[in-house]
Amino acid sequence: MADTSFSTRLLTWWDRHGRKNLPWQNERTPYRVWVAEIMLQQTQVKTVIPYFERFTARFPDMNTLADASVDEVLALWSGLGYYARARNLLRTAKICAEQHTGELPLTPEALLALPGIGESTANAIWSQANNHPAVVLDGNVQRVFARHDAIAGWPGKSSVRRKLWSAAEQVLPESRGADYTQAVMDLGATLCTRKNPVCDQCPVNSDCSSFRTGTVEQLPTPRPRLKITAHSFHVLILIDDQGRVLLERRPPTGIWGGLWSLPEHHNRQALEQRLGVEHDDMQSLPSLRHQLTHMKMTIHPHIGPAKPLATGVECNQDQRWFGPQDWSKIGLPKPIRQLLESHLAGDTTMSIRK
DNA sequence: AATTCGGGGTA
DNA sequence: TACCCAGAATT
Repeated sequence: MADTSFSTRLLTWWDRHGRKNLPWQNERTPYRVWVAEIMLQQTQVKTVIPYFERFTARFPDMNTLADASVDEVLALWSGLGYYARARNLLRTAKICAEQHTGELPLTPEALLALPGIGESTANAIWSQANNHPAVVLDGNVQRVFARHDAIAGWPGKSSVRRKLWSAAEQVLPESRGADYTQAVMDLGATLCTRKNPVCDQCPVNSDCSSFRTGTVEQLPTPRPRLKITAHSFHVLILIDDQGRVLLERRPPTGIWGGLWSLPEHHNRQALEQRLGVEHDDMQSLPSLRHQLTHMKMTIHPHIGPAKPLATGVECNQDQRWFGPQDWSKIGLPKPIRQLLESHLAGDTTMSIRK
């Protein structure tokens, strides 16, 4: 068997052991593959599945999605992270609805031109839609070829990424592009894993350089240490006489871009002054910590009544009152959603206002 | 070419 | 805790 090609051995293995019942596989339409590919960027399959089910149930096709509001799309994305993906998804849907009669354009170049679709994702969609082999280079595939061809260096570096792309390109099959894309990703996800890889079951171990030299566990090279910055800020939970909470829309760039969140500032006094509330009316809640990949934040919440008549707080496009029943309809940052739901589940009027 | 975007899975 | 996950856009 070792004299058959890499792709033949891989496909034979995949036919017997590959994953074939993932939600985006049983009805493998370009639309569903696209939604799945975007959700799966930097996000594990297990995490994505419930989000994918909810999202495609609400938006079963391109035109339905194109007509959605950004708030509803972000609501269904809430908790998944990397919210630019959701905004780009909606942008792409609108482009497809207006310029491509509600369909994804199925060429690599046209896909690459759409927001949120890079080289790897374009090829992943294209290969699965057209069954034409193409290089896909997600984290799984990077690991497979870093080991197979003993390519050292962190794959996040462009020089390393070019080598990996070339290695992947050289072993593409001539046919069965859709299955091959699944197969090479499945190999990385199920056998060629980061820790404890199952090399003795690997269909391509006979030509794997790092397996031969016993360096599988050393590759791929880990990313350089991130310096995790600490951020601390205050948020206000202002409740009006109807039990609604004041939320502000965050700017489209930066963390939690486009989501609704509580009024926030690193300086409590400045925050209270901006919102026009009395310091003594506010009751501090326990601080909560939220850890992200590149920062750890400490949130200091303060809760109290709003004074609609005395404050200059107006309702506008970026600042509105939302009741508990509205929170599921908008995108909220994970810790903010948890904060609201844990302290304000149900009726909020009685426990806060005196 | 390096940095910035979330949140969670896993050992 | 450390590291990574079906990466792309921005700086």
